[in-house]
Amino acid sequence: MLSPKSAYEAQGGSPSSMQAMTAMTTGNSYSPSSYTSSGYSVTQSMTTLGSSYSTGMNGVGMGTIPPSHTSMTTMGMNSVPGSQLTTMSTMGAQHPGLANSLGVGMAHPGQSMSPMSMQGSVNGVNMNLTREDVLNRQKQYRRSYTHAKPPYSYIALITMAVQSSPNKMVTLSEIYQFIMDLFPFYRQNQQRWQNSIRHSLSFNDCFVKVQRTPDRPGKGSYWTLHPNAHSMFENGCYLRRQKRFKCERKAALKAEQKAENEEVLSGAPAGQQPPPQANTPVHNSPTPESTHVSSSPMTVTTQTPSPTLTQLTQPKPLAPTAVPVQSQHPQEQLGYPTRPIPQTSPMSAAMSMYSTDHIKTSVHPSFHHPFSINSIISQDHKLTELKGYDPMQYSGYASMYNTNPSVVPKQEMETPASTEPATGYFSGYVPQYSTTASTLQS
DNA sequence: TCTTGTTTACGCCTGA
DNA sequence: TCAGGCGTAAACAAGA
Repeated sequence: MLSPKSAYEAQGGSPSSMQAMTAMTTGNSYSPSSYTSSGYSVTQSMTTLGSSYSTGMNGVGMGTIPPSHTSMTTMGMNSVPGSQLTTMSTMGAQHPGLANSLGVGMAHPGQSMSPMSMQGSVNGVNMNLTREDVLNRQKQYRRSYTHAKPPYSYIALITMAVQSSPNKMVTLSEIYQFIMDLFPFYRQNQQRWQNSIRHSLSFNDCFVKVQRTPDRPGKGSYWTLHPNAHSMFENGCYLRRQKRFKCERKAALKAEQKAENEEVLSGAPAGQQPPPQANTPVHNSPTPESTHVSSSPMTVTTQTPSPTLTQLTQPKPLAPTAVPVQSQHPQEQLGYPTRPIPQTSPMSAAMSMYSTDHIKTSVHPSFHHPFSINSIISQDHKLTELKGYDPMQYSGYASMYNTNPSVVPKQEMETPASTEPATGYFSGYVPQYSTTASTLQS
């Protein structure tokens, strides 16, 4: 039986190709033996490198790829014990933001993602498959494309949901829906994981609750990411985090309040110990000023330091300095400046959402973790860079979903963008905000 | 009543 | 071995 975290799946590109893949994970042990593939008979091997990216693979996570073998769009999916495996391509997620932007098999409306659709013309490459080949692969497809647990933590899933939202904030129900759309695994046992989602939202400082506006009535609040929480997933890897995000101020206030409570209970003077200070995780850049979401929904007041816990966690009447920010980016609502980022397409916008390459990359500036969206999408390009392969010839799913040359490795993305309009399957998705996670790191 | 949100507790896993 | 991240369960409160 496979351990829940051991099975891993990758999706092959060219149906007729066999390939070996050396993938890396950070802190996740996907044993080679359980690292399987589906969709087609793709032979793979996987090397778990832990956090040491020192294999001379340029951080791409692609190892030996024999000539004539296609590139691969990788999306890790855990298995559940005794379960079969699945790939993203079967999930039929139609979330306009993330799902499509992932380029991992999200069927564009109207386009089938059956193996048949992978035949014939992938970026103009004629697969020349016989009917028998197609039928065999369809059988294999049906056998192996099932619903396995993704390797992403709930925090990661929530983060994805938030990031995929045009407004960068989502309701709880939207988070549920996003996850279920994207990962069929979560269409089962909803009570279990949804409880965990709620727990994650409340427990983790990286998620900030935003009150609704009167003009947007409904149940529940919106949730967004803490402005300093965008670097939780190092190297853009949405697997297990290296460090948990903690809001220092909030933690300090909690500690303070706890001390006060203890004081009340014990009668001893409190505050004899300094509140937790700023040497908490490196993710947390010092917050210049406190912020809190006003009770006047979608408004934020910025304040000078020393907020109380209540100020951080509870609504407050609109301060004179508060400005309505209803149409602003949530990060701006939280008092953090944002700046527009040149984006050439919705795809690149989505990519940049998931890119955490702005985070210090201890390995190489161009490093993309194989579990990062960038790596998932741009492995074809990486291959081209590394091996001199022709991406048009060895294109994987990533290239199937985007014909825009702006979908390029990060270092290219960060260059001033052209004004070329979005093309391909993503042209219908226009993020409301051009600000991305990377812009929030100041 | 159901959903949303908070909190606590516990166990497993992983890396230091 | 230990600390921390994570998943899960459960109890409870508040609001629609």
